[in-house]
Amino acid sequence: MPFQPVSRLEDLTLFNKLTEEEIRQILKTARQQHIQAGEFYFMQDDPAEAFYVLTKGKVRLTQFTADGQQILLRIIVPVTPFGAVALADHETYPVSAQAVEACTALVWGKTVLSQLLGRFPQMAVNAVKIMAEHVQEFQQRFTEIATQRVERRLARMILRLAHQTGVKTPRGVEVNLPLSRQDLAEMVGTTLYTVSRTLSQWESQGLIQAGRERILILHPHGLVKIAEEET
Amino acid sequence: MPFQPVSRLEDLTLFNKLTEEEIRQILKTARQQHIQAGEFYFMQDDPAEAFYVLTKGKVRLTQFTADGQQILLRIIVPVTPFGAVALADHETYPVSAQAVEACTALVWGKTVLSQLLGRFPQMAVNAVKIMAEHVQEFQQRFTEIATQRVERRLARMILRLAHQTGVKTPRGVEVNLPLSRQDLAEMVGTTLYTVSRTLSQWESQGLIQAGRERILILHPHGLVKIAEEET
DNA sequence: CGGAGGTTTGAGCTTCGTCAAAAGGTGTGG
DNA sequence: CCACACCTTTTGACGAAGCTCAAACCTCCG
Repeated sequence: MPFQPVSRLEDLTLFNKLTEEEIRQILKTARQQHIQAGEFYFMQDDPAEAFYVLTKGKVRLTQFTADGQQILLRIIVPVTPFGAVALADHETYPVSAQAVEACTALVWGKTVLSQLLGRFPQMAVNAVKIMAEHVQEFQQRFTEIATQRVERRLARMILRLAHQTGVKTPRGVEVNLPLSRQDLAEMVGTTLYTVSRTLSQWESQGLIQAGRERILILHPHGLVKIAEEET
Repeated sequence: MPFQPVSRLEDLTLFNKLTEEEIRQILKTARQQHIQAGEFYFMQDDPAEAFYVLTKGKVRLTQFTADGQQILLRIIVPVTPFGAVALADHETYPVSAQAVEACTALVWGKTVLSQLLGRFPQMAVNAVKIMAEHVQEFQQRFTEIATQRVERRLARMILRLAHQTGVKTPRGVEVNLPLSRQDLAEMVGTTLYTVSRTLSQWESQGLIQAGRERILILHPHGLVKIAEEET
């Protein structure tokens, strides 16, 4: 699955086929940037000046439409790169990156990046791979949203989030993110009302237990069935 | 706008900042591949073995869902690269590429590609840029489909197609593609019935003239208004 | 305790998908 | 050149999914 966060910096796709020593050199050129909950690493349509790797906290990537609607494209958790678009020249960020809690990220500015790419061409190849995964993910999500019902899309999203940030508890897997119904709605392209109704229904079926900004998956297999069942 | 086809090979993003001489060398390493209408350059989930640049004909990029539904992601016209995912290692094609008419494409196989990337690191940087544009396009289309009505999505798509392949005629701009209602439906994520109804409505308003696998835009401004109007 | 923000639920309605049937075009073989 | 088959398109009727709006409820926190 694309965008699986990794636990060690060295495992990032970006560092594929580089030696420990090379990676150390690259990491040395980064600076650290801390921001508070609610602040932005960058805003949509800003010129893409830097590439980030989140090492602590949680970041929301959102996109606004011309008519003011918003959708939540992704939640970034450590250790995951974001703002990879800065690896290409003269682009602007297609999304905004907002911290949902206090965050720390490694940052490489544009000029440093182009030096690094010159010195370690393998990094550019790795970047292509990262971007290729992004393309695949969004093509697939596009196809999903174009062809599938809300219930299934929601089930898939919750499973995806559980996979990404799920924490095992005695009673089931808890999605470890402060996600409101509104957030979930923006992720699957629906309204908070439909999300609420769907979760209530699942709760009455014993599949999950939903609370305020909290979801506990009691019966993952049931969700998988909804996510994949024919019809 | 991303994915604008270019008229000369040298203008491809892939060849940015390379000299004429370098480009000539790169082109020399390509082979040509002709295929007939209906045949495939590659199928979804095949290992990504080659990168293509279409020089003649038209190619459909489609994606199938697990439950057999299909969506049409893009129509490729000359001169446009496709299968860029092969520039990254060990990927599979996320889409199928089928010729809608007799086609010619330049082809670079995987091994040749990795040699080229080693010799011309700038190519990898350019590839990142291409992929970044793809990501942006699909993020945006994802947002569109998640937040907007069919009518607006259809208007946008037709304008996009007109921009890409439109031909001026005395009476208006003709979309120069053999696109059935079904094809259009698959591109915007709806059904052929809804497309037909919408086009009929536009025709009665004098915005377009629709025929069998043919659309003539009489009043582009009207479509733009539908594509962008608030509400 | 009170307020703010998150959540649930209901009622009504719009949009769009589904199914069916008929009409219009296009190409082929006699 | 006509007849026929086949495909695309149109249109209607119906129903379901999901959106909108409103109101009440819950939960957290100062």
